[in-house]
Amino acid sequence: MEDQFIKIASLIGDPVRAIIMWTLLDGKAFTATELAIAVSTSPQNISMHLAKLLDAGLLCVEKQGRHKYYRFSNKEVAYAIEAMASLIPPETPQKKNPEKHSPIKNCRTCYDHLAGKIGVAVTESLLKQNIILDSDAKFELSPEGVKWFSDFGINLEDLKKQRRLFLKPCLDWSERKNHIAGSIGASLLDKMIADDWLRRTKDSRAIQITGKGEKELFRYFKIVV
Amino acid sequence: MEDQFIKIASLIGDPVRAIIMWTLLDGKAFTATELAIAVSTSPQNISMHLAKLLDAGLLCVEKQGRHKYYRFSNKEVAYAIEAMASLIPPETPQKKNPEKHSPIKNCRTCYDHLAGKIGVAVTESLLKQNIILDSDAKFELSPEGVKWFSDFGINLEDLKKQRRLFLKPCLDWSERKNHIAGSIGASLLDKMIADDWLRRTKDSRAIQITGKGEKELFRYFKIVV
DNA sequence: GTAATACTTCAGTACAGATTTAACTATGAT
DNA sequence: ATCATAGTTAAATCTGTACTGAAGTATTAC
Repeated sequence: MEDQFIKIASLIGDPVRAIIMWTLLDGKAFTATELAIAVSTSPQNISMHLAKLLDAGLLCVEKQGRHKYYRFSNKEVAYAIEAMASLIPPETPQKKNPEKHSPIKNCRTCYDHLAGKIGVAVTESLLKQNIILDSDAKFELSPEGVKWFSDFGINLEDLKKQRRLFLKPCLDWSERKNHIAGSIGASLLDKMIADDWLRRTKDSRAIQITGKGEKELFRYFKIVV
Repeated sequence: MEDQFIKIASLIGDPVRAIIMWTLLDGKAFTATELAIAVSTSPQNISMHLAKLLDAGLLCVEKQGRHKYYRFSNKEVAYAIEAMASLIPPETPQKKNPEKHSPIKNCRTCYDHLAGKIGVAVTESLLKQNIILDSDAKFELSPEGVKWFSDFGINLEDLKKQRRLFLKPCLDWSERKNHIAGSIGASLLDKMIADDWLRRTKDSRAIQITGKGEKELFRYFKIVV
């Protein structure tokens, strides 16, 4: 079993493959070429690395014409990468450009639920409005919360049918605060994109907030972007 | 930030260091020499590797005379390693000796709470006896449960004072089933060791079940060892 | 049809970083 | 005081594996 673990660890341990995993963290699928650019290496090289990750079952691939789209093969992979990222020392000894933080930090998707600054802020607001309750480090939905989500246009009954966790906290490593994950977190993100509050950018590492989103985020959550 | 992630990933990605982390998974502290033996490499080499892990903050060390005891510096490290271990493909295409499974598989400590076959079985029994309740993929303690734990000799009030999570499920990768983690899980393990149901073995990768433990595990949980 | 794009395969090379050899310090045992 | 054990440090060597270059297939565009 040890050797199996070594195999996984050294797979992720290579610099090129580490960046591949890091890049795939937002849950979107990338083509081989896109990944080659993200990692700044040659197509041959990325091909070799992707083959290894594929072989180990960490990634899966979907062929579309002459393109191949790579993504994590399951949630566990994303969680493992997040867990490793959480080990990055919290120091942050004041970068040169303290305010030139990339949009990623503002609003990234943590696999498929809402994360980053916005995710944390939304969660805090939901807590403050007693829509969700924080009981002993786990989240619960309040009776008012049920009504709120229905008003917001999210059907909780549909969500409950999904096998995945309904409502769970998730420690976001870039903010070091809890935000909601699970199907509710994912559906919030979906709804915000559907209503054009947020847009995925082309290269998809980050999420942009639209003008409408800016207003609505303040209206619903008192978040100032 | 990427470079920080690469650093962590390639630290864990080296075969020797991967086994070190794997070995430390049971939460016990090991000396440098013990680790050198576990990894089967030279003292000089293990010293170099431990220095790197220490420098990155993944491990911490406690000096006792001429010995140095190494352990994970925090829970996050253990969780990250567990998360990586969960990526080991589940295949298990029928080993040669199907029943010669090592004691580790029977009963290992998952950082410091009870895991492995016994941990899962205990959890199932607690659920069946309605001592803990499984509500929407999170565990809750029932009123009867409060009494049960007090009868069992575990003071829940003391546990609640600890900052760490009181009761939470934890997917054990070797069994692929939920078992209880958090302070209750840890205290169950402590109690069982204190009452000599279980004993840590010398090299501590596994836990042995005593004769007494065998009887009591059946009496309390209907577990046949 | 031809050209261009997306990706793969294979053999040869290079190099970072692990390991070894050797000499060192510090604590504990007799 | 002497020896053994636990661990460290430094320079020399060795090696696995990533990378390069060259040549291939498959799909789309024109």
